[in-house]
Amino acid sequence: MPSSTVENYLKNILIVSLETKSSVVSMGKIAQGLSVTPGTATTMIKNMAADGWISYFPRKGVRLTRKGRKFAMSMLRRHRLLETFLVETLGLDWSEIHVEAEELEHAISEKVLEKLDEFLGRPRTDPHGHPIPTKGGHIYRANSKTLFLCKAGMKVRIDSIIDQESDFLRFARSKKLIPGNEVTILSHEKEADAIILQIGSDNPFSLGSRSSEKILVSL
Amino acid sequence: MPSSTVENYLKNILIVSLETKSSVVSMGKIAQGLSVTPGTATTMIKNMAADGWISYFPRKGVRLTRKGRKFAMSMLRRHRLLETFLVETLGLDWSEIHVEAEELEHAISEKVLEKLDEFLGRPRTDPHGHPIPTKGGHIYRANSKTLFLCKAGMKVRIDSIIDQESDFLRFARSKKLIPGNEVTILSHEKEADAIILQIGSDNPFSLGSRSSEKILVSL
DNA sequence: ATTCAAATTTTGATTAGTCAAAGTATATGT
DNA sequence: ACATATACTTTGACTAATCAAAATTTGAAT
Ligand SMILES: [Mn+2]
Ligand SMILES: [Mn+2]
Ligand SMILES: [Mn+2]
Ligand SMILES: [Mn+2]
Repeated sequence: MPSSTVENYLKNILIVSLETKSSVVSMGKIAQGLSVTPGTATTMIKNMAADGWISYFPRKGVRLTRKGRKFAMSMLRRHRLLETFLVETLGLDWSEIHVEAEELEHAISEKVLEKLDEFLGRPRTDPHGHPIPTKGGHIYRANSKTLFLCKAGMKVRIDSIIDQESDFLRFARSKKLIPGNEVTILSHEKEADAIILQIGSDNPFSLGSRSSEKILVSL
Repeated sequence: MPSSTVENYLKNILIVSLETKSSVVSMGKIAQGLSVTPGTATTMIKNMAADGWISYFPRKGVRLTRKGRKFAMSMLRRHRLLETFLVETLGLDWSEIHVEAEELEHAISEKVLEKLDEFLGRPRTDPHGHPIPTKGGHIYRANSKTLFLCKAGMKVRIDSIIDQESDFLRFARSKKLIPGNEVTILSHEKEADAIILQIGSDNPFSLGSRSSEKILVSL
């Protein structure tokens, strides 16, 4: 069994490769994602390659092996089921659950996880709108686009929030930028680096590119 | 914040000092309880003393400081609330929860624990009958005696099961040796090293000293 | 008082994970 | 083709936790 450090590396590599839609993940992304120095990442990666979790292509990056991908999927499943539990059952706010799940994911066994999944009624997405991998390691891939790509006049549905920062999540909630809600794009001037949007009959408001790239939508 | 290793040492020292009713715990007990070599225990203990968790009396033993006792109580609280959750909410068997809680106790935050306590309705004992310390660090101390000390003819109520071994817990359940149940001692011959007892109108059965010392009763 | 066994401590070594800083490779621009 | 900035790797050092084996202390028994 991998240490919780290895578990974090695996999950992070999987998330980056899902986000970027490329199976090879660079050392820089890994070091950044895990908040370690590049040298630390290189060392860890070499050990993980020796243990068969990943293929290591020096100076190119890293790819999950089948075994690595399977395990990483199970970590993602744990993380997202735990987040769902923390919100649905215990009533925590969606801005505080990420850090909690980041620890609990290493301590919960498959046995307990299965009971939890059953208790929660086999949810398919977590509170941020992210798909929860199945026990078999499958993940549903929505073809969402970032909100920043939407043109004026479009009406779209929010799929998920990428950013896990508490501050951004609290802001998003206050503006009703929540998975499931419908958004109308009132204007989008490329040069202004901002879009103006409206939810229901609420007051319209604007979002810069940085923020609007953190929100995935479809339709 | 202490590492999870230190958390385990603190909790173990507290449990032993509650069980033996003596505030000083020997090195041997610590090493044994944590399944490490005596040398390892000595090294850890010296570091923990330097950090103010315990007072270390070389070749005598160790006593929790106020800070150490407070923290150890919070660990015991976490452990027992988690065990309760695993049985009450998720429906695991009482023979499998100890190992699970042993990991989860290090990953759950005070914030989540408080929500969990509320969700469970502030239980006062865990599934093995052990008292759950309050948030303030108080613990209810039953004046239970071990079942082996009971004389023939006595009728007592089971308070708790000390042993956390799966095999023993499954056996105990199968014999209805469960906290709350009433037991009648049919005979107790000291020399035979066994007592014969009966629960309700079930078939009587016998228990040796080893087993009957694992069960605490009162009344 | 002497001896001995048990408990405890000390010593030297190992592993996982980390950083800082120095060294190396590579893509890009001229 | 050359220079250089950027990304990456290597090296040397450190900490926490552990073990095996040797050394020490202590309480009891003779
Ligand atoms: Mn994590
Ligand atoms: Mn999430
Ligand atoms: Mn533990
Ligand atoms: Mn218990």
